[in-house]
Amino acid sequence: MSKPAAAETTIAFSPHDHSHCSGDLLATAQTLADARGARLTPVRRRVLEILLEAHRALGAYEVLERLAADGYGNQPPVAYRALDFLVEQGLAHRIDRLNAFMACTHPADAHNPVFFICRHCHTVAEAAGPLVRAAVADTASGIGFVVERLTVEVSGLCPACQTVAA
Amino acid sequence: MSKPAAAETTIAFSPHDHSHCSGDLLATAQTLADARGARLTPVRRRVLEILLEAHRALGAYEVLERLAADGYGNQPPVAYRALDFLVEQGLAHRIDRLNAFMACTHPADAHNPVFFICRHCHTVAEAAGPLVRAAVADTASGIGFVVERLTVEVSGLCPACQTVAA
DNA sequence: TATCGTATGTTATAGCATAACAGTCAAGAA
DNA sequence: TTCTTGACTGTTATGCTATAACATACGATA
Repeated sequence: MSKPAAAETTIAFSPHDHSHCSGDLLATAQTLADARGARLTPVRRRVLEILLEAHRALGAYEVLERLAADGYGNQPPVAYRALDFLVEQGLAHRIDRLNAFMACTHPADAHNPVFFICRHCHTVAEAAGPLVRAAVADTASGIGFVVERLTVEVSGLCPACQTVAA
Repeated sequence: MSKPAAAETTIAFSPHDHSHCSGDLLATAQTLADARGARLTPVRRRVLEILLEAHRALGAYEVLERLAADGYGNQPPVAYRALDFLVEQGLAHRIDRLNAFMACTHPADAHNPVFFICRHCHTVAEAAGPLVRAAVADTASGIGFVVERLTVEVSGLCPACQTVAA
């Protein structure tokens, strides 16, 4: 009854009901946080909303602007602390290539996702990529390296931008 | 007659004759640059030497300090321009996770290598990781994404540090 | 109510990166 | 030779990213 997994994990590159992104994921985030005894406070919740609304990767200072506009503190640590919390809880991800953050699109799953970054429209899609993790694990065990964190960031062109961009 | 590929690609985690790293790789770099009509000028060559000598990832400002000590310009663009050149030529890599740069250990090969970063000793090993690239290509083609660049950075513990570190 | 831990707010500063312009120099054209 | 051009290097100035350190607020609990 469900779509193929690949399509679900790359919802960002497909048309979809945007309001569901925010609403459902916010509710899921609250549930997850409660279950873990982590506190999804107003600032933290608002930062997650901001990321969900943006629907792309945002720099910490972009988040901060929006926070400040809502009456929260307007100094960098306010944004960074909330973002760090969300990343620790797996509710958001940091994209190293972009020095930016985005909401996680499937926070309930354990993951080290693969990010596909379109250089034309700047949309970032998150995919589960179990094959990639397995391949890394394989290479790592070959050299006796113990993997703790894994960053996989792919840049290129998303389907929609291939006809438009160079 | 040669060692297994895995061992060669992770020379950084094994004892080895350090002077060869610099000498051989500098010569290779010169050859490659000549063949491409790219100019390995004194500053650029010195930056590559600095990276080879450090044998770890260096921040641009660390490179700059050493350059300045040798009488080259001591403003950031001097270091960044040389580093950018080396990265473009495949003679060095940028490690996004660390905001740092390191010499490429096998510049003659085409690659989007996998980096293994030890959180304890900060050594960075570069591995070819063809399986990882294949897995990413597979995931990408499943969603119609055209891959242009690929960043794979793994952090954890290298063999030597597993007994020492937590 | 006193204390403690967690979270937020604020100040100040550190670290990373680049735009814009000026000067140098070698190679080829006039 | 002289001029022009293009690539490289040097310098100034600035902007973006991130965190240390300290102050304040507030709820939970002893």
